[in-house]
Amino acid sequence: MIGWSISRILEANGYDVEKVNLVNDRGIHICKTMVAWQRWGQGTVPDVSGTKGDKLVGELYVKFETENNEQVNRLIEKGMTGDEALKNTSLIMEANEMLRKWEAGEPSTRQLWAKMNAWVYKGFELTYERMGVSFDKMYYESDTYKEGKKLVQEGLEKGVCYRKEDNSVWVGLTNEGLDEKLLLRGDGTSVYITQDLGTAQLRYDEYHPDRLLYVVGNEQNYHFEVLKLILKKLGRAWSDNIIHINYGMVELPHGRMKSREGTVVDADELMEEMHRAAEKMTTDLGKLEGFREQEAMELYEMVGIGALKYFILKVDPKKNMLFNPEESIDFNGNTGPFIQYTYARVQSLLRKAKQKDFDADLNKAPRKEASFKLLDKEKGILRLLHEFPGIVREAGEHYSPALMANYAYELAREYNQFYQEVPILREEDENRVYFRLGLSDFAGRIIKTSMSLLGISVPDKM
RNA sequence: GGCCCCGUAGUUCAACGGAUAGAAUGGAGGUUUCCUAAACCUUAGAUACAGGUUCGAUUCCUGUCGGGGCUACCA
Repeated sequence: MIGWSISRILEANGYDVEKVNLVNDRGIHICKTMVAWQRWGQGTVPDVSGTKGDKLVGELYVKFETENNEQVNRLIEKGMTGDEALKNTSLIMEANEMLRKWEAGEPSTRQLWAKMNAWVYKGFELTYERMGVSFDKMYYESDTYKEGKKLVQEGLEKGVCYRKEDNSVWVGLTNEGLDEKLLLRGDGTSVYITQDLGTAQLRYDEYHPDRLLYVVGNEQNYHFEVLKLILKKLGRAWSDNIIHINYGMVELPHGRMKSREGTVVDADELMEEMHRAAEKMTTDLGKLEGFREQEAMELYEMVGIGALKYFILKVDPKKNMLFNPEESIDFNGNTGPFIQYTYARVQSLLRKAKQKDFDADLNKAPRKEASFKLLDKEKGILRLLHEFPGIVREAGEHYSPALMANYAYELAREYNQFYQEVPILREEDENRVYFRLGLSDFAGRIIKTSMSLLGISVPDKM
């Protein structure tokens, strides 16, 4: 959602943005789920068990980690040190074996891998679609890791990398104040950074972009620092154009989210909950008059997802954020629905104006010579409208949806105050009525545009 | 141990080195025969601590305390 919004904002600033999704579809973590499926999941497939494919595989991952932890503990009891135990459980060895087979292209391993990945992608697709997020291109690291290995080879030839006795390959970064970093395991298989090096090279080759943006959590700050350094050492000047847009950890009231432990808030469940909360709110407030069932469903979705996105985007993403699924997402105050509501109010006002025979096309409204003093509230709105282009620019410079979100909120709040205090259609002076209608229309458009830069839709009625 | 990020009302967040530190939520009180009360108005409530730089510090520097992350032949 953050990446999507940033892409919208950059487009609004005139950039060509290619949205790519880097899918890490290979590696030890994938092998762990495959081992888990073979051991405990035989026969379960997404369609039959009724769970989405990505969720099913996620559960297998958790299963692997819990079982593996038990094995680790047993080994420690038998007198092994923690480090040894981590490497010597039968599960880990099995996963490692699986990874070797995968890299060797062993057919049955590849087959299982392809099958399980297809489940995951199907699940992801549904989730992205509901979030309103799409990509121009997908990079699969199962394709790009080979490019990474080539880069490592190049590094060895250039003397940037070195091989240790156990055949593993490393790059030394101590001169830059960092440690040495493993690039290839002793058995020749690649690790996360290896495939990321390859992906970066492929991205560059394909687009030759001015900037390569990565929207990735801040726990990977070190990873990207290393990535840039290695590319630089390999003589890739464009390494300087890699920008890691990091965002903070999401913490739950009882601790951090961890996919290994299954303590994550599932995006699908969350969206569903938001939808239901929006439905309840709408019903409780008795706002359903004149809605067909289909329209009502669309409204719940728009408001629910809007609340969720706004909640995430309104804060500076660099900070860690606390997320309490029960309480965090409100529909009142500084929220998405508040802004959506303001927009709906404006639209309602414009509909009423039309009914009262004010010209719907405000550009064609009768223009008389008129001069009148503006009220403070009117000036306030004008001032904010005037700031809009600058905010878009600033949000682009800082890659900050939060600036956009806060602006939209401020404008909505200012408008609501105006709406509450100042008569519009009840005003007697027709010139003033037209001015206020025009001001409302303009404010509505800017609110809609601002929200669209966050990837949030606004309803005509709510 | 080393490196990085963070610490602002009870809570969740704002504030390119600049005016009286803004909101929201929660608390207290109020507004609807009238354009949508998912709104509006009033009210109490905060810069972790100690130094330094500056005409001026929530912001920059140093230290202390507190929270988080990274430092894996995990991703």
